[in-house]
Amino acid sequence: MATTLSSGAQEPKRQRGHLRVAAIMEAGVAVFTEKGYDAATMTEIAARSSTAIGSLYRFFPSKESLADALLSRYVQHTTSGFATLADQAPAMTPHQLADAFVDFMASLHSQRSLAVALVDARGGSDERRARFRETMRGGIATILRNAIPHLAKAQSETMAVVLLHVLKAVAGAGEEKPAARRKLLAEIRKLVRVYLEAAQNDTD
Amino acid sequence: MATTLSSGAQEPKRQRGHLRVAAIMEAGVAVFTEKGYDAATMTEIAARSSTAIGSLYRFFPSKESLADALLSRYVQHTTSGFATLADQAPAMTPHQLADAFVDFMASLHSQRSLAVALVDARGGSDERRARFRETMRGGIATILRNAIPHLAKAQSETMAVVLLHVLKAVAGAGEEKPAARRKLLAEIRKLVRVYLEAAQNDTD
Amino acid sequence: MATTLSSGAQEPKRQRGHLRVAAIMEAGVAVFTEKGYDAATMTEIAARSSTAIGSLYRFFPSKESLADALLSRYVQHTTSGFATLADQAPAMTPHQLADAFVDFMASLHSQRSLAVALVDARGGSDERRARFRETMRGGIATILRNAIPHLAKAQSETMAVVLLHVLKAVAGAGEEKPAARRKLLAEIRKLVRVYLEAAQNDTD
Amino acid sequence: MATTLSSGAQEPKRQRGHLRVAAIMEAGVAVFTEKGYDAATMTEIAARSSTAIGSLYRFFPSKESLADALLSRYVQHTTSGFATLADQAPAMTPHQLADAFVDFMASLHSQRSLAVALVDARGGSDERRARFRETMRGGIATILRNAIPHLAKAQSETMAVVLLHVLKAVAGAGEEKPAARRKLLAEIRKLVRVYLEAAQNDTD
DNA sequence: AATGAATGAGCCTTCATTCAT
DNA sequence: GATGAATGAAGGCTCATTCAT
Repeated sequence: MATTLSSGAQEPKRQRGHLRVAAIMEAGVAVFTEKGYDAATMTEIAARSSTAIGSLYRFFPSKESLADALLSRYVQHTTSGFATLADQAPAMTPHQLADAFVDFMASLHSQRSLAVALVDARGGSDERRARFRETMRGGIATILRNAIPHLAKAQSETMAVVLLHVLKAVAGAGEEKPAARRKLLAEIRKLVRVYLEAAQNDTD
Repeated sequence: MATTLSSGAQEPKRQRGHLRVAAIMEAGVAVFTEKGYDAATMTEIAARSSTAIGSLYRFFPSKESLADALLSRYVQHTTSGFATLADQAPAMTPHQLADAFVDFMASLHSQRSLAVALVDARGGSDERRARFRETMRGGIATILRNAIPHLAKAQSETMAVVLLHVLKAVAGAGEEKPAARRKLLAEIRKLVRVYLEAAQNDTD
Repeated sequence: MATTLSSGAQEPKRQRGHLRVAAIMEAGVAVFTEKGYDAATMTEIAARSSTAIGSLYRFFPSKESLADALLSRYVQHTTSGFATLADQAPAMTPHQLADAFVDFMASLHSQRSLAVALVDARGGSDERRARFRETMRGGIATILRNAIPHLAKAQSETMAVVLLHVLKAVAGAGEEKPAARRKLLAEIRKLVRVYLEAAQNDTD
Repeated sequence: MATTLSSGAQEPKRQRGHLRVAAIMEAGVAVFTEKGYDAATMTEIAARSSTAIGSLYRFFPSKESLADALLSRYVQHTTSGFATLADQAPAMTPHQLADAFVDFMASLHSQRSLAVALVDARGGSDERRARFRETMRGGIATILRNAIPHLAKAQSETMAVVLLHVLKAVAGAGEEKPAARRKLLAEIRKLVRVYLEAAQNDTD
């Protein structure tokens, strides 16, 4: 299993280093999520992970490389989740699939907010943003075709774009108070459900 | 109430002041949209509006105050649009309402990107963000209740949250190529439609 | 007469600004000369010219741009000095020319040390270094051909390279104690003299 | 003086230590020459010699100490070369001596660039620079007195300063293209020759 | 009132050097 | 003794904001 460190970073070679890297990444998640990419400062990330600024830069040679690593980790989580969903999709009704989608996004939890901070906001390179989106869309489109066999490829891709957007709302739900949150999730479930059912009916 | 005498002397100045402010706001829209709140610089906004930096600060005493002004203007646009929709809603079918929603969001066009830059991204004060969202949600909830008479207030508010999120996708569609854009808009229309129809059926 | 500010710098537009620029340049000369390009810090240059660091960067948007401006000024001094020498050269004996060369270099005084710090040392872009040398060599070669009519162009250029190097020693003499300095200058005069006389005899 | 017993156990380690030191010094020469003293980093020198940074600091407790060691080695090379020249000088004509000087400097070749990086550029302590120069000047002065018997001590020292400077041009010639390089070296030979001949005539 | 020069906190990043393993 | 992680001062540079002219 490759490390999450990417481009140019020094891989830690000792136990201590791995712990440090983990602490930095967690602090990075927190700060980027709270402040957004631009407003986050490396100094604060270092402080929150009790790391000297120089040590932070040993493992992540730039602010962007830290963001990259964080995003990569998120992409891996998501990709493998999508792969699982794709396997189960053929046996699912649209209703079940809708729930599965929402449950999965809800499980990503705080990480979604991070992705928003790093991808949707300015500051990240356009290329990375584009690649990230393509990955997400592709994963969803595949799931859709597995669940709704007669769905045309083009149509599945358009739907994926829409669905991906809708599912982002699940992350947003995290900011609401528990009661409102629950209601909101139920409503999103419903939205996805009627959408998927309509799609299935169209293809029949 | 001022006499024509004194107002005559002041008019040119006021006139110029208004032009200045307008120029600054336009430049602000452009720069915030292109770069995002954090990366935008007051110096560039001043330059693009051919305004001395000192003059810019005379009218808008801080970067945040400029962003506030821009956001307020956007809120007013939207609010009045929502008011119109609310008037027409009672006579609309869910299908028509869905189209009306999407058309309206599409008409906001570039302004949406600005709102994203100023609200969704970090950098703006939390307070402002909250107020902004409340306004948007309230407007949509009212429209929904006008169109679907038996809708409970609580339910209309939950739906508004969901719907607002979905409609944001319309702004995102602006980044796609024309062909994909058209398909995407059609798909969003469909999503909103089935959602609204389901809501109406629930209340019957 | 164009300002000495180059690439990207904001030209001062007020009296105050010009004074500031002059103060910065003087401080730049001092610090670069004392420490060399790399070891010189913009902070120190700012402090020595009683300038806020931000103001320094207003006029010289990078460390390199300041070095460029300083070097340009030196090149202009030198170029015009060479032009004068070139005019007088036809009427001079090699002996007189040798003295004129040394006197001229001695008059450049401290500025020579600056050029060494900015050109001969690492840190400056290679391109700038190359252009600078070409200018100096060309000037000397022209003077030589004016003073020694029958000198072939190629030969004058080779001699210019050698002569330029020798004349740099005049700058180095500045570091010696006055007594040693005087002897050294006399010796360099002699060296240049015998070299130029030999060159003239060769062409006869 | 150690017994062969104990020294036998240590030998392999010493051997390895020597190799290490040699590797570090070679890397140091390369990096200092390429980048100059300031821009060279201990980390790169460690990497190029396949040495852990901690080990590098075991042998050379500071960047300056490494530079010192390198410079000392160069001084030794030069000193012994000068000693040889001093032995041969009594039997040489000024013409031959000029060639011998130039040939010797040319033989130092790349090492000269290192010396420039470490001595002429700022960054080295003034003390070291002064000592280095004194050594070089003393060596040349001795050679001159051996070759030109009646030369006064003071005069020989002044000439040594001049000559040392001129001979540095030989190192600079290394940067020219081969053809230009050859011409340049020939020209420097001529310069040194006429200078030495003039000196001899003066003393007669 | 308009202009633009001045200010300085703070950002990202580098690197010589030390120290725990 | 070797290794490489840790440290933190310092550097170049930006930009929101203020103030003198």
